[in-house]
Amino acid sequence: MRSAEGARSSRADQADQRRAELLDAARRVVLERGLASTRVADIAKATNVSGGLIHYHFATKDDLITAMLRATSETEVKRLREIISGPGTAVQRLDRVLRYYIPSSRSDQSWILWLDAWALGVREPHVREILLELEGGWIEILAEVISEGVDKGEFFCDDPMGAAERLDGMLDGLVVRYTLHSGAMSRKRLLEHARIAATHEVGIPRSAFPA
Amino acid sequence: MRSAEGARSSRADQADQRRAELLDAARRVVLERGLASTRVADIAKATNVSGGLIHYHFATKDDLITAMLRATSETEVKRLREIISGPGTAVQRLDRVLRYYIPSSRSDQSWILWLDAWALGVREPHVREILLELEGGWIEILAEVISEGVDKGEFFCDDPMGAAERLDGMLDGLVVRYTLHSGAMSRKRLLEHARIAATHEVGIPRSAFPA
DNA sequence: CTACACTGGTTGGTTGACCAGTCAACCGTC
DNA sequence: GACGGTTGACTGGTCAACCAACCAGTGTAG
Repeated sequence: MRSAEGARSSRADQADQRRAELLDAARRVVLERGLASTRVADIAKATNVSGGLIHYHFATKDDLITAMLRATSETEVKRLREIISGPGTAVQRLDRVLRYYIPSSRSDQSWILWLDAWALGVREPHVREILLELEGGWIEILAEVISEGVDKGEFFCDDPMGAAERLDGMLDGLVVRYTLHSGAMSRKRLLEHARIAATHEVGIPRSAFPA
Repeated sequence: MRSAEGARSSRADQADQRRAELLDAARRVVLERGLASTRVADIAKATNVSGGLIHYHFATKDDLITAMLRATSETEVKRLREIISGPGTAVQRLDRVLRYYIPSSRSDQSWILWLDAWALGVREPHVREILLELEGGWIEILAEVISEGVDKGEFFCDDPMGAAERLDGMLDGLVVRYTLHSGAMSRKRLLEHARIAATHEVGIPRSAFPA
């Protein structure tokens, strides 16, 4: 094995760390410059590392971008799971999920990444697969929360999966609008839309949600 | 003016026609290859025309792409207006609008253009403006149809604009999902989602829509 | 504990492909 | 013969990917 397990930094650890560092830098650079105009050199620069090193850890630029998208997607779904695993009624849980969709502020541009990824996914099956998993994760979690509410007698809904698909779709669409034309819709209005649609879907009055 | 008005083809007409032809070719090529990997030369080739001619009619590639998006968007909204101007009840009109959102078949890839445009719009204010107008057009028309239904006593809705925004958002989101992962949702299910959400929004039973 | 070979990570310069936009010359029509 | 439309070769620049060389640790044998 290895001399003194644990906190020691082996070569493999170093490589993993660098890999993670590159993925992180890639995400930052892509968010800032857009996928189309992100160069390998930009990511290298953002990591204070040579261009060649990128190709040492990732065979091609595509590999790097794909790995970055996959890592981001997985983190996203994991965080979402944590969020619904907390305490509270089904309404509270649902509200937390809705809030997690929505960018936390004007400066939160994280959705830009997925706009780029959607366009890329049209041509790249690998990317499309990642997007399918991400979207599937969202929908699954929404459906779980709704089903739970139905079981507890809080919600009324005879097709939680369908309701989840509609809610997920609406949130995607509205967030695109919010991200692209922030002047056309305030964050407050976006959240209100989400809550209204949710009340329609789970058969409860709007007042069941917090103001 | 011009010698012999009407069907005669003057130089100006010829230029306009070529311009339109180039815009059309640009749309076809972008749909096929994606915005990111569309070269000016590709559009030239698709029109059987030299590369230089493109730059005679459009100063830059950006000009060409922007003009193409604007033309496509305007045509889209115009067609939508025609569609709701026809005869029928408010439910029928609303159903026609919902159907117009949805790609007519698996091979109808027209939405790909807007996925590309969303990604581009993040960085390009000109493009963003076009998208805002397009989306605004859709929402406005939905709101009109809903308001009309309310006036006639067919619908019940105290915020037609809000309902229109939610419906538009949901359709955008679901169509993205349908376009990207056609395996994950059939066209039939997509239309059913649209109708269910619509019934929620305008306060009518699902049976008011055709099967 | 030391000398040495080896491996993995890293560098920075290079290469070959690609592409938007320019330009000088050409053609047809009024 | 002037002008609008058109050509296609050319340029300047950009970028992904490759590569030769370098260096810091690690394991091994004396």
